[in-house]
Amino acid sequence: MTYTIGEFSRLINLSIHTLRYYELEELIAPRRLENGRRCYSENDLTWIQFIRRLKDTGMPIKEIQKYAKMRAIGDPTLEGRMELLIQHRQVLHQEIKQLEEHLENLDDKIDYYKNVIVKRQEQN
Amino acid sequence: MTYTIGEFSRLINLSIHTLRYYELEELIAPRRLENGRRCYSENDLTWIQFIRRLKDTGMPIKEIQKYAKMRAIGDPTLEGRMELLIQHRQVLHQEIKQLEEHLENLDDKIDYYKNVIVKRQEQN
DNA sequence: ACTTGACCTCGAGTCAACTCGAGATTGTAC
DNA sequence: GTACAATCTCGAGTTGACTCGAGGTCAAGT
Repeated sequence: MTYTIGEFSRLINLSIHTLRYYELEELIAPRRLENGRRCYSENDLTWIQFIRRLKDTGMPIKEIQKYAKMRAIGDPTLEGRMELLIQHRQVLHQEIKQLEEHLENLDDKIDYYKNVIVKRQEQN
Repeated sequence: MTYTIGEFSRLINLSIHTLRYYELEELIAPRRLENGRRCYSENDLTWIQFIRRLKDTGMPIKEIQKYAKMRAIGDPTLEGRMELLIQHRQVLHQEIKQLEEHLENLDDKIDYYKNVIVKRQEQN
């Protein structure tokens, strides 16, 4: 199964413009038909879904690009790619911890507001 | 205790430029001395620390600005501010959940790499 | 009196990540 | 055979959040 850019765009919910931009940034390299049009494969599909994951976890495009370049080379870069993921995992883990802390803090603040509001209502 | 912009900048580890930018964006409004210089108070200190928390949890400046404006009005906006925080709490909570899912997925991928690498070494 | 350092304003520059639009081409549908 | 929809490239514009620099003020130290 292959897809035109329009189909692919709808499928993964990224704009056509964004897809072309990702290609320019060397994140993805779809095959081309004889007439020059992009032709995305199932492989491209799983790959872009992974790119999304990386993006959603805050990895900048330049970093994803590094990964993509290694991936394009293939087997000999397995270790390198794993390394990169392990590092990213570390960062992500820290980030989650930080966010959990912030969430708690936010909860405290909300509780404080609740108290003030309740007390104010008791006054009337 | 009050601080000049330089002192304050060092204290909270934000550049002087950034502090002035935050002021321009109406996040913070330090007192001014007769000569026009900024004069930050303890109150400003706790406030900017809270701003940081909001920023670190991904709240955009425009949103923080709303909060700041309500805060400046004072008491009658308590409910509004609480609302805003509750909403943000919700978003943050979802985000953390998403990130945890991504983390798991990343772990799987790393495991997969490990396996491939081990198998490859067994071959030799 | 004069240099120095911290401060001021205001306008412009930067960076990442898109986002848009003009102008050309191409494949299908009437 | 022509309209139209989808595609192409390339260059420019946008947004958010800073970041920088020029040119000026002002108080303290020598």
